[in-house]
Amino acid sequence: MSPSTPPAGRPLRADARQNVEQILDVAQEVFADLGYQASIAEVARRSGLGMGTIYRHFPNKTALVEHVAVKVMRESVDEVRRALAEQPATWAAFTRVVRHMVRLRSSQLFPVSRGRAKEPGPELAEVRTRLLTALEDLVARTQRAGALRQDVTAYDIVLMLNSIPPRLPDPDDAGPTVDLGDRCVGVLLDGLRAPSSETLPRPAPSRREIDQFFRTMYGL
Amino acid sequence: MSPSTPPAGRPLRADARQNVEQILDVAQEVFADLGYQASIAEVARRSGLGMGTIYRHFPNKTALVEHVAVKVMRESVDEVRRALAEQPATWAAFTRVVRHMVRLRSSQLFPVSRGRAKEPGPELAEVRTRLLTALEDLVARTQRAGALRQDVTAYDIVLMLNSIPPRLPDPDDAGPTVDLGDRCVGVLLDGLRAPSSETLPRPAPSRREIDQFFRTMYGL
Amino acid sequence: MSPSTPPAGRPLRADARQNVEQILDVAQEVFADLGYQASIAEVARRSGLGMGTIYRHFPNKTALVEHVAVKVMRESVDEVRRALAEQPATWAAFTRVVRHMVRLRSSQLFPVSRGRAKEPGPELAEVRTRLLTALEDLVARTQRAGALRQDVTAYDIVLMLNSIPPRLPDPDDAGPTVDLGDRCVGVLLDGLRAPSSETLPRPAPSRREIDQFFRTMYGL
Amino acid sequence: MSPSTPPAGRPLRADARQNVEQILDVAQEVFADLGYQASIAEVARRSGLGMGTIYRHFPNKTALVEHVAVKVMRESVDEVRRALAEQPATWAAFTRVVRHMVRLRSSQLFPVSRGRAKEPGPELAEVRTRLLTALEDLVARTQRAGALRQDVTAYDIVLMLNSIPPRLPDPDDAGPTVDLGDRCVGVLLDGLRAPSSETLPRPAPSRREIDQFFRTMYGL
DNA sequence: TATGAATGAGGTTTCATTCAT
DNA sequence: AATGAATGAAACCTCATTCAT
Repeated sequence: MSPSTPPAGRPLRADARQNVEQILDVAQEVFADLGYQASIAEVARRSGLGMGTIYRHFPNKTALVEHVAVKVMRESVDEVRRALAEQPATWAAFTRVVRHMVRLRSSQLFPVSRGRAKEPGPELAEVRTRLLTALEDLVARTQRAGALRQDVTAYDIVLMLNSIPPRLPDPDDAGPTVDLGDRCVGVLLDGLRAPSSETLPRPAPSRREIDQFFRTMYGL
Repeated sequence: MSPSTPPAGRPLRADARQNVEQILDVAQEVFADLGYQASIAEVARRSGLGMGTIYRHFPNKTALVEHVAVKVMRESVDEVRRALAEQPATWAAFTRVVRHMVRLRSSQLFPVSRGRAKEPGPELAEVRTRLLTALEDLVARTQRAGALRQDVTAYDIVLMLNSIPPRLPDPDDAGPTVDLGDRCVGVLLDGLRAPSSETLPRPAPSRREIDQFFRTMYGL
Repeated sequence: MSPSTPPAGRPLRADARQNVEQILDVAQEVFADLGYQASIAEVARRSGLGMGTIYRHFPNKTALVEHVAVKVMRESVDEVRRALAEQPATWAAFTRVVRHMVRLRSSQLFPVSRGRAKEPGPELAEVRTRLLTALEDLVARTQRAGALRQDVTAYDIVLMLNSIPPRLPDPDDAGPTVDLGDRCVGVLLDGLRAPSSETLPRPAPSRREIDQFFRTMYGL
Repeated sequence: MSPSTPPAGRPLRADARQNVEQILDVAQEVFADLGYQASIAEVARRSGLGMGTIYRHFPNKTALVEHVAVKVMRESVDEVRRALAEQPATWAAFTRVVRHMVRLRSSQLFPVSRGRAKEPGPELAEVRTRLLTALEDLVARTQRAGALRQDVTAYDIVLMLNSIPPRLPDPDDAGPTVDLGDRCVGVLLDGLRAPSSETLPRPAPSRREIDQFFRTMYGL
């Protein structure tokens, strides 16, 4: 009953696996363009597949959305991990990771929904945990190096990064897209850099609140 | 067909005007609770009015949404205007206005939609202009006072404020809500305070890009 | 959440109430003709109403089916009650009631479905109880009069009557229908008349088994 | 287009014939469990075969259903034939056959559908004829022996037997099933035994009406 | 030949909008 | 002028049937 199990049972036939990949890619694009309320039919149309094919691989729309989200988050996790492995614990390194994450999310914007959602499936909960853990590492060592203000946590960072406006489609519909988030990131980074002067109110968000945030803002 | 003409023609009767007010209030609350996809029927139910009454005053759902947006923005404009009139041009004054605006928007969060929207109606365009103008004043004089970094514009500020996570409904559904945005604001403010160290990329957003942002993020 | 509440809340407008009646009548006819798997669209078509109207009054198809079933059963209950009030406790009276009930059900045949159904709604459970109770009275007094074999219960009767083949639509589609059940009833009645010679196996069905029967045979 | 030709053309290879047998067995079980609306995919799953294999042997679902029906009826015919060959023309013999047929049908219950069906295929028509003929023999000789009431025909018997409630799946889903039909059969047999007292109305059903009955009740 | 992935028509359900009361 | 019932297009989802592997 878990809404997130397309690669269940035996391995898929080669062409079927390809279809799953394509469905996820197209769905990501469609949701980015039209939002979560885009119809499955639209995903089918753009991918050149029948709707039935999508439903064969994802039991319902929610599952598809979740899988797209998982996919996007996985890329972020990889990014942070890589940075942790390769970079020294400097401000520059922190900056680079943050910018990269934002760029990732920006161009792969996923659905914005609102409206009561169920508990997220286990896979989603898991990548989210992995992302938070990786960020905790990053935050901890950058703080240890004295470059990042002491009163923020990885949970704050996740929240802020997910609030950066995504890259917008060009009004003329085709052509390159407009990234209004870059400047926000700059300001945010300056705000995050030690030393700080504003005192941050209330305790840093809890995991429960992070989950609540995603559930409310993205329906995930 | 213009989607923004409820108080058109002659002035409304007293009770009719009251209805309009109430519809807007309830709609704001409903959209905040359930998001843009909340049904008109829900607005009717909560306001104790018939759906027909809502449609008498607003030609369609989009118009209703727009008017809620206008209402919320008007309150922001008033706030900024008041600050400009009463406060000296200090960092503290700037801070106070920003926090107030965020709190306004936070508790009156309006719909998040995505998906191609039409050109916004003239009223919406107009408050938006008024808000931007008021903020330009605020920004200019705070910068003149040397308290705000020089490389941001009112357009940047609007964008950043609209990217602060809104107050979330409590997971236990009733009771007080959770405000995760307060801490973000703190960081942002530190980032906005002069002197700055990050260099902001690309030119500040244009009015056209701001419109594009609202159209994409809120369908407005 | 109970799937059987169309007359909920305040009383309906006159025309709406009429529509509800008509929907039930038409649905009964449609299900009799085409079976439970008939589409709601078909009910809408035959009643000249939009599908939305049906869904306004019945939250889902199951609820509609249940209400048709309740309606049919109610008529049976009334019939038995009337007989109990007016008739003496003779074999002839018993016979008359049985024949009448069969004729009722025959011409108002309701859906035949199979397939796991949920617990029936409270209204359905209630008429069923009322029907069984009424039949218990009838059976008891006919047995006391020595006319009905002693080893059957009202539950046996319900089962048998509901197994009588319903009146069939004429193959030529229009014209009068064919009632193959009449003769079955004759034989059954002879079998029910005291004295008996076959010994009936196993205990009479329990209420639980009766419910199971309806759930399995009619999805109710 | 004839919907009943799986063993058409040359004789099947040994393994193919095995597949056909297995499909029929599984389908019978599935239809008994889930009703006619069970999906072909379910039959495929339970039989461990691909859906394509089923469609190779049966042109469509209707054909599969028909073949299951033919299979069940064939067993009934055999049963009656055996009884005719081995048993004397007594009431006890008649009783035994009837009970056996009911038990057969009960445990091998086939689909209950409703809804316009096409003319049954030739094979189905043929077993039905054979069953009716066999029953005619049985009825005739039991009547000649004076044990069975004179005013019923084999067609009546078929109808009555098919109106006995089938064995129901246990509500607790697994475990033994509940047979509510046994007691009905007892009553019916008493009703069929000579001498009778009820006068049966209308002429006994015609072959055409029997066919109509099956078409309507089982879609066959 | 057997498999199970793909298809798409059709069914259920929702909801913005219209309109009779 | 207000009400809320009716409408019907469009969304989600299922499954009989086809077809590439």
